[in-house]
Amino acid sequence: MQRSSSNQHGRRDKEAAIFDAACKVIREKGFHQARIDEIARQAGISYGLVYHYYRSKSELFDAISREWWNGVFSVIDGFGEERGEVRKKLAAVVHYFLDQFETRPDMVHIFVTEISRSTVNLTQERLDFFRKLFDKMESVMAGAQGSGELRNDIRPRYLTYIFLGALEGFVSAMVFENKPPRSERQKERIANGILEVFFSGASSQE
Amino acid sequence: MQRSSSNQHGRRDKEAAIFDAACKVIREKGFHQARIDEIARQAGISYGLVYHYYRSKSELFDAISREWWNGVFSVIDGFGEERGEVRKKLAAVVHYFLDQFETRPDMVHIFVTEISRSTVNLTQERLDFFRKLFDKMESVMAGAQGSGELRNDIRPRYLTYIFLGALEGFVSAMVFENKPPRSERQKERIANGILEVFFSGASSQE
Amino acid sequence: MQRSSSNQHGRRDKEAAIFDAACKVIREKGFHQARIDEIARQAGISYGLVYHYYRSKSELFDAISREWWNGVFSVIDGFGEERGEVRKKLAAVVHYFLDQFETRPDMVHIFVTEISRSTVNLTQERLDFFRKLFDKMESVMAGAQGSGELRNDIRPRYLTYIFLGALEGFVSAMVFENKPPRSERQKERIANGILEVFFSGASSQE
Amino acid sequence: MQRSSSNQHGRRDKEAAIFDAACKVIREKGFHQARIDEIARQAGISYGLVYHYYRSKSELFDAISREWWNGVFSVIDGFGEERGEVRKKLAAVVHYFLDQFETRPDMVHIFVTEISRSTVNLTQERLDFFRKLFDKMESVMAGAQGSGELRNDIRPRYLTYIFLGALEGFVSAMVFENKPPRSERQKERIANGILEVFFSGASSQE
DNA sequence: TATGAATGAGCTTTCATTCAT
DNA sequence: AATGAATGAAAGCTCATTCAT
Repeated sequence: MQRSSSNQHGRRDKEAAIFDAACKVIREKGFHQARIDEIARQAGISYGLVYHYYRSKSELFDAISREWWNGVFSVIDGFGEERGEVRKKLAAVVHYFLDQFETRPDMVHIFVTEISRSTVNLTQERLDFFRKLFDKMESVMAGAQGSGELRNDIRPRYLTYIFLGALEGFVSAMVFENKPPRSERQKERIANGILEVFFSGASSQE
Repeated sequence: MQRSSSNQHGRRDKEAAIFDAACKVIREKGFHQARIDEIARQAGISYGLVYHYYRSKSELFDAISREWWNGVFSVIDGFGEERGEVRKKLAAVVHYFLDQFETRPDMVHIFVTEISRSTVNLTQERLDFFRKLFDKMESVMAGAQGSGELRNDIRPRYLTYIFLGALEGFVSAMVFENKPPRSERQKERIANGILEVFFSGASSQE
Repeated sequence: MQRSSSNQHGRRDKEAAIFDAACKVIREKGFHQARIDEIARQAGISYGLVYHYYRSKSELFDAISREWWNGVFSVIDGFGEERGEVRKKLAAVVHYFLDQFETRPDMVHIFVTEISRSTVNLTQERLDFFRKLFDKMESVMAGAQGSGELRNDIRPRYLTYIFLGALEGFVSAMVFENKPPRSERQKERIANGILEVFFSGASSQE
Repeated sequence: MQRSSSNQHGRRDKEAAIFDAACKVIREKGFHQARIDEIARQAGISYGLVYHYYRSKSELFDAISREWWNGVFSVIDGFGEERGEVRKKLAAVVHYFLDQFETRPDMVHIFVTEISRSTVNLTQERLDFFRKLFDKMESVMAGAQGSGELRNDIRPRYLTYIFLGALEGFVSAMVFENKPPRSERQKERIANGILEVFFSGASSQE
């Protein structure tokens, strides 16, 4: 009896277990130090089974990377063609990152340490994700310049670098100092800091 | 008089050759994919000699890392205890990074891809460098708040994250897109972009 | 019934093959000159598989060493607490060594050249084996002194050194001169020589 | 002036320094773990100079080995053709070994751990030394059998193995337990133990 | 699907020896 | 005689990947 269970726990169950285990191990050890056998052990499955679900270690990493970027893009794509309200849009991006600390802390960590930088893992696909992000954000910035929300004397590409860099700097610091945001209030304070400086500047305003 | 140093073949010659070769290879391949024998070949010396000058591959990386940070700290420490002029100080930091693109492009690349992030290479010494940078910058920010140059409603630590993040975002983008600043004018424009947004904000100011 | 063990290819098959191959190669080349790849080739398996069964070359040696000592101790421990008959006991020890020449010539060789001496391979575990042997034999000697079988004017520890030394001297000579005992009669003659001298002395007795 | 000093400190001084340093280092680390550069440092001379005095590490070991054996043989050869007094002769051999603990403890150690056994260092020359020792001792034993001092029912070769084995067993134990003989009385007791058992046996004599 | 034994290329590091000075 | 920089072969170990079952 209980044949059903073998149906319920289909391909996806194991695959997800491997995925999660990989996130955990890669977060702890880094991609290069992450061992397939540790991922398998962590996932509670056998060594070789990893290769039934993922062609290689590299592809497993790609899957994680793709998952992360999908999340990011779903936020940005949600803006659609709508004009205006750039602060609201950027706030959404900031909050997306901050929220990930709670829902998927491993992935934030991996993003900072393994995806965001590091020649090591640099394939064309991975570079393309960045380019896409930058392009999308540049559109947002350019649109906001067109609508008069943002100043025109700085290239939209530059604004993109500055905004994303500031955000990433913040996130990285939280990762490296192991201080994820611990409350909604703190997230609000952080988001406000980033957005205030980006929009109004850090100079004291008399 | 003064025999040319290239004739004297002092200890430093070979050591420097190894150092430079390591920068080149690590930049191209990343630390993990960088092979000692490629570094040796690049330096024009034998395999074993690398180990005559550096105890291990890891220590060779440490030497590069240390060299980089010394440059950064010499800029910041140059500020001394002097009060005021925070914009001038931050401009100096920005220009230091931009100037490195010309003088030591390999090291900028390595900083972005291998030093700045990546758990892989994370030792205590390397973490300490970051902490030191952040602490020093936080002092600068706090000082500027005290003197009324910067707004008080955002923590100096946050300002640090945002400023350094924005700068690093810029530098990283230039590295990944392989677009180093090509002229003084361009550097000026970039520096101005970062500083303008940081101090005055990106909002259009009517 | 009972499928032949050679068909089942259990874990033990390969492990034993490696063990035997290691004995052969270490005997021929010595521990330091023994190469893992030669052991693997000799065992008919791949290089990496050695490390599947043994954590390191050193641990492989430990396994051999342990196997040897277990044999020795099983003989001595077989004496139990029984009193008397010291000559029978020492004869058992002598015969154990002589018998090993037939059943496991490689191990005798290794014992003489690699285990018995040589600081090189000296770990705590290995020293402990010696200490244990000496302590056990000292008990036997002391017991025989108590029961009046052995003279009391020489310390039991000294008797131990002399007896084991004489035995080992014999075994070593046979190893180095490559003259293992070739018949039961010869073994008897050798054992008798050792025991006779140890118990009655080499002086001519008129 | 003082040219003379360069003559006084001739070839022999440095060579002896290297020799002694090698003894010390090989004793501590074993032949394989002994590093040329450590020997040089210990001798207070430069790395490459070792190779002016000794063709190779192996030859340096040979020199030590030769030195040791010369001492041993000078004792045995001192017996000349004289007949009789076998106990006095064997006593001389025993005392030679015991005395070396004081005069050249390093060499005793090396003899036990590196010369006496260990396939590692086994060259034809080294094997020949052993053969020579055994042959000489066999002559002594045979002579003593001829003169009626020793029993005839045990082959002289066997007596040799037993006697030298017992002696070496003793010496080895002192080396491994790091308990060299500390007084003349103790040496006497040890020598007496070996000789008494060898000549009269360990049986209690009623 | 699932297992884990089996493979072997590839890497860092060591160190005896050589050699220019 | 003396130095120590320079050489490079060699070896142990790792680990992603494959494969027989």
